[in-house]
Parts: sequence; structure tokens; C-alpha cells
Amino acid sequence: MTNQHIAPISSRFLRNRGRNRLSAEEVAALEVAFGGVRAVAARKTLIEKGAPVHDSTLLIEGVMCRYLDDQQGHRQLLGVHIGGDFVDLHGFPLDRLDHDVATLTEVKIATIPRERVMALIARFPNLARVLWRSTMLDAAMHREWIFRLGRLGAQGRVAHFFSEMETRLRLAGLANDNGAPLPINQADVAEACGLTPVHVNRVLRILREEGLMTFRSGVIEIGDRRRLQRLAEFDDSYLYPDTDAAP
Amino acid sequence: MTNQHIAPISSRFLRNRGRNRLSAEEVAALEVAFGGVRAVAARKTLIEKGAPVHDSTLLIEGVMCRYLDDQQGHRQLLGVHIGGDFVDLHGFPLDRLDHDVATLTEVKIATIPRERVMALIARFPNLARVLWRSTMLDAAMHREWIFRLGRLGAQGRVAHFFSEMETRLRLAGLANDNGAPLPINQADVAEACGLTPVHVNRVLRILREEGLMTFRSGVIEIGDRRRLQRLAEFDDSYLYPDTDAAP
DNA sequence: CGCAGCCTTGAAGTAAATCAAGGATTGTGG
DNA sequence: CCACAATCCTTGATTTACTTCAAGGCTGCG
Repeated sequence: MTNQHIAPISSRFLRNRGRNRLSAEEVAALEVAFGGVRAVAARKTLIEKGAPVHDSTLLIEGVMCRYLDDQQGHRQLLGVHIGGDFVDLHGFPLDRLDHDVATLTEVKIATIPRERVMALIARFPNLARVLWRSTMLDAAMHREWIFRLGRLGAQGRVAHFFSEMETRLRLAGLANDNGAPLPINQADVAEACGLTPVHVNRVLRILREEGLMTFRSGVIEIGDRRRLQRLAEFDDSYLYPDTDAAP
Repeated sequence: MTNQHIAPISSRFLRNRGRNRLSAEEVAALEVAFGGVRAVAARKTLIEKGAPVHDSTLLIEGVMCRYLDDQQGHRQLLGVHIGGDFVDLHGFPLDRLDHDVATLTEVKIATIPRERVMALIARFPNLARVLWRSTMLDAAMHREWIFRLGRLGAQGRVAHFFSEMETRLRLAGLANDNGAPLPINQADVAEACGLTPVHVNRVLRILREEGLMTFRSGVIEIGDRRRLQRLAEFDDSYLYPDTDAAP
């Protein structure tokens, strides 16, 4: 099923998060609800904590993140988003956001005004379920991040982070034979894993020397998936790959 | 507004998570959808990871938790639930659960069969939004737990955990002048905060000696809320207290 | 060429884990 | 009502993983 022609904006969402769950009519209604596609530079905060939610933002291309700052201004990443993810859909039922949303790379995004989301889900109850489900997938990832930070050591955390990202990129159809492209730096990984950049660097060296994986120039390459996932205590079922992804 | 008479099962949910957002008709429909109230002993796993979701469970009284096990069987708590919380509503759009759900104390619960939830939200789109919103509040708490584990030291983590629980208990109308009752032990706190029980004990002693708070016999007492919240970097806005709680 | 951003490595310091032992509290059966 | 067990809490000594501080080396780009 190629949605690319009939749904240029939402095709990756459909593949990544909503596959086989929307009718042609629903896809068409969703597609026309978006405003135009917009480009945003890397390292820009798009939405500030506390801001009222007027739109929902779909990430089409690039990498974004959500984060909370601590008192010294150090970030804790709460999630990393890739093409096909809604980055602030959870703000729709909550009215305002409880954290910041920023770009990590240059991105292309499209937005839907809040009222149009309201109208869409009133007209298509099934679409409401698909959108709810998408926010629940983010919540499932949140839970796994809690596990990662609460129970794993530095090597496990980094291994888990990259296991998740590589799996998601693959499920979204964004990985290829050369690896999975994730153009972020070691400091970003540190902010995701609750570690210092220095220590992430040391951990990456160990993982590289052990042949488990490499992360160089923004590309993830898995060397030994089995051992990497054992170290990470990683089980992809929380990404619901069987019910949600490309075949 | 006292829902206790007209909605004996869902009254605390309404107060805690859905206040002023449901019509009398919606409340009545929700109330009759529940099966009977059931008691469960302390420290029982109610729902296992991977289990298909046939019902949604509302916690009426007592304390429950969600958790993931690591390879040595040590738990990481993902959330703690009090009266008025749905403990597995997120499983409704996801079909199966990605973690375990267990009781920490004796509890009273009520369940709604999945099909009835489907029928209810088809009939009352507003109820769908209120339920979605409730799951989004859990996600907001997840995010704060990620921050807690990723950016705070042991004292901050424990202070943050108890700040959250005390606030939630108060918003749910479950706290009183003697403090906020949370009948769990230090090992549970350790599993929530990603620490060892020994270290939680040491941290609690410091917090007690500094006059910030005490936690004894399952009761939280806040000594100096301002300083506790500064230590915890705690800001209650993620609990949406203005829009959601008792007046 | 020279600068900026990012990565890498070393040495010293520290927060929390681990290991170990006892003490308090609650509940229970004689 | 007391003996005893079970559970939970408390404290000390040692070890360890990660941070912090510091410096230098790549790589790509204007």
C-alpha cells in the first residue's frame, strides 16, 4: 500500500502509526485538514512549556525532541521524534503543553488547527481512536524511558536508546542497508540517557570495541543485535511492531 | 458538587480526573457501565505484561502500581495509582498491555468491559475526550518521572516523588490535616525512584532532619513545602490542578 | 588558514550501591 | 499477656560507577 501519492503529508504517519487502520475517506479528510508544509531550522524551540495548544504538529522529515529543563538549564529529553510522528498531539486533550518541543535537525512539519482536529474526530470516531492510539504509543515509550533511566547502567541506557531508535527508524521505513540515520550528536544522547556527554563517549567506545554497535556521523549501525538487546534489556513489543508497522 | 450519591463508583474519578467535564447523562451512563465493586488483596499482580485488554479497571480505594521487571527481576515502578485513577485505560487503544499492573495495598476496584467502553464513547464523544485526557495526564506524569530519574539526585528524586503523591492525594480529596496517607514502604519508594531501599532510608533521614518532610507509617507530612519543592525542582502544573481538581 | 563544533582521553572526586548487622514495630499463636 | 516471627527500618564500612575538571585532537567550513 503506497499512500505517498494520495497522502503526501500523512503518508509516513500512516505507515508509522496508523497503518491499515484508516479508511480511504478518513485518510483523505486527514490529508486536506493540514495546512502547508513548513521548514524549520535545526536547534529551534518550536513550542514552549505552558503554551496553549492551537494546532497539532506532524513531523514529516527530520528529528525533533521534547524536553524539560532542570534548574541549571540542563535538558532532560522526554522523547525523540522522527518522520511520521505527531510531536504535540497529547496537548490536544490537555489544552496546554507541560514541556518544550524543539528541533534537533532541520525539519519539515505540517500543522492542523485544533478546531479541525475536533471536527475530524467528531465526524470519524475511528480516526479519534487512531490518534488516541498514537499518543498511547508515545506513552509506552515514556514508560520504557523510565525503565531505562531507573534500572539500567550507562551501557544499558545507551544501548537501549539506540535499540529503540534503530527499531523505530526501521519500522517507519527510514533505515537502509548502511544503517539507520539519526543525525544527532553525543550530547543529545547524553540528554536522553541522563548521562554526561563525556560518559556517553566512553560508553560508545566500549560498545564499538565490543562490536555491538557504532554511532558515527549520525548513523546507527548495529553490529550484534542479539548481544546489544541483551545488554539493553530491550524487547521491542512496546513499539507494537506487529500491529503497527510496515510488513 | 457531590457525585457520591449519584455515582458511587466513579465519583472519585470525576473529582480527580474529570471534574466539570461530564454531563449528568454521561455520568449516569458511565456509572451503570461498571460491573460490581471487587476487593483485591495487597501485593497481587492483577494484569500481566502482554495480556490482551478485555476490561478497563477503575481503582476506587487503595494504592496500585504499574511496573516493568529487569533481568534480575527487580521492579521499576512506572506509576502509582490512587483512588479515582483508571489503571489500564491506556490499554484500551493499544489492545494489550506493555507492562504489569499490581496492587500495593488492599484495594477496591470496578471494571468496564471493553465493548461497553466502545459503545459509551461512540454514544458520547465528549466522554471519549475525557477518557483520552485522563490517559494524557498519566503520560504527563510519565514525563515528569523521566525528568526525575534523568536529572535529579537521590534527594531530589525522593522529594519529587513525595511532592507528586502528596499533591495528587490532596487534589483527589484524600489528604487531611494529619498528612497524606500513602500506605507503601521504603522499598516501594526505591522502586519508584531508581534507588536502593538503603539509600532511600538515608535520604528520608536527611529530609526529616532538615525539616522538609517525613514519611512514617505510610503517611506523608510536608514540613516545608517551599524548600521541598525547590529541592525536587517540582512544579505541579503537569498535574493540571487548576483545570482538573477539587476547588 | 583558522575557527567552531564535536569527539576523545586522562586523572581526581563523589554519590550511590553493596555488603553486613542489628533494632523497631506489628501481628500471631500459645 | 507474653514469646516469637515476620516485616520493615536503620546504621556503618567498603566498593564502584559515573561525574567533574582539564586538555587536546579531529573534521568540515567560511
